[in-house]
Amino acid sequence: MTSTERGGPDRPTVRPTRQRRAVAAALDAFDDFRSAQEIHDLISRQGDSVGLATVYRTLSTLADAGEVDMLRTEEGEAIWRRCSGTHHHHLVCRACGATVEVEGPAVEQWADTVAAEHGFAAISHTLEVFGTCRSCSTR
Amino acid sequence: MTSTERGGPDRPTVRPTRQRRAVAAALDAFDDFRSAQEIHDLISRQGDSVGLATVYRTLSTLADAGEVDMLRTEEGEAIWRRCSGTHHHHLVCRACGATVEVEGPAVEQWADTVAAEHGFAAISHTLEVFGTCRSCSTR
DNA sequence: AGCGAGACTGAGAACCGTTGTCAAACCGAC
DNA sequence: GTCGGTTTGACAACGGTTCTCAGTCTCGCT
Ligand SMILES: [Zn+2]
Ligand SMILES: [Zn+2]
Ligand SMILES: [Zn+2]
Ligand SMILES: [Zn+2]
Repeated sequence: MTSTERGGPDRPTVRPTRQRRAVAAALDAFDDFRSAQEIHDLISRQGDSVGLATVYRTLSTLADAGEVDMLRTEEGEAIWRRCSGTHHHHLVCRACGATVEVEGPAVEQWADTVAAEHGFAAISHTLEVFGTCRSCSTR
Repeated sequence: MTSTERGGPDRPTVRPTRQRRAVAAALDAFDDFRSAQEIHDLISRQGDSVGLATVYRTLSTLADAGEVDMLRTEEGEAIWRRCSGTHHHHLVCRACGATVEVEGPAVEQWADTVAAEHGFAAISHTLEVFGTCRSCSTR
């Protein structure tokens, strides 16, 4: 037995490295969804140096842990954002990217109901709302 | 004036070619969402020969015309399906891909309301529900 | 402090879905 | 049949993402 963990399954340890801190800080600096490339650029501009592959690896890990949300642009590019841990959806400005987390109990129920009506089980869903935010509309 | 169309703006003509018919037929043969590659493969298997680039071009045209829906897999790959012309969403089986078109007036309204509350205009939204269909659940 | 096992990283290649290029083929109107 | 514009296909190019793997770093242990 080489692991120092007792009991439970052999989950690999996750170490707090300079690179992971840099990615976390970049995520905190942004308020909206950003591509891995943009996050990588911000880190570089601040003098730090983190490989792009490491940015991807870190984002994936964080997404798996539920600490960031990942979604896809219309063009298929992955974009990430630090989000709250509870289930929510997004209201995103097409022009400036401003993002608001929103909840929709009615939608959650609708999804469950319509799925059950058709005999579907183990339901999950994706829902994003796009629009033009106030300041972008009046500009 | 070289166009035979009278009046209106000079929209380019769209010709019914063998290739476009083949893509349309392949779409009809499928009941669920498929990638361009899969559609191309089906056409090939049936003896027809249509370039992959042409499949992409045709699918894009059909999508612009609202005759097919395009959405993205979790991995970012584009998949297409011939769908009804009215606004709807999808209930998709994770295991077999079986797809049901569903409507959700309550959801449409929720999206408009929550967007208005936050001052967003020109709203659009994406919503897909994933699950395991009856026959896949009992298998 | 020194060590060892294993986690982590970076540079670049590889991957893969998608789009661009452009000469040849095609279609339809005349 | 002729002519201009449309469409096509083979292939290159592109862009985001993942893989590779040798070198580096962490951390528990002594
Ligand atoms: Zn979120
Ligand atoms: Zn939800
Ligand atoms: Zn549809
Ligand atoms: Zn809708």
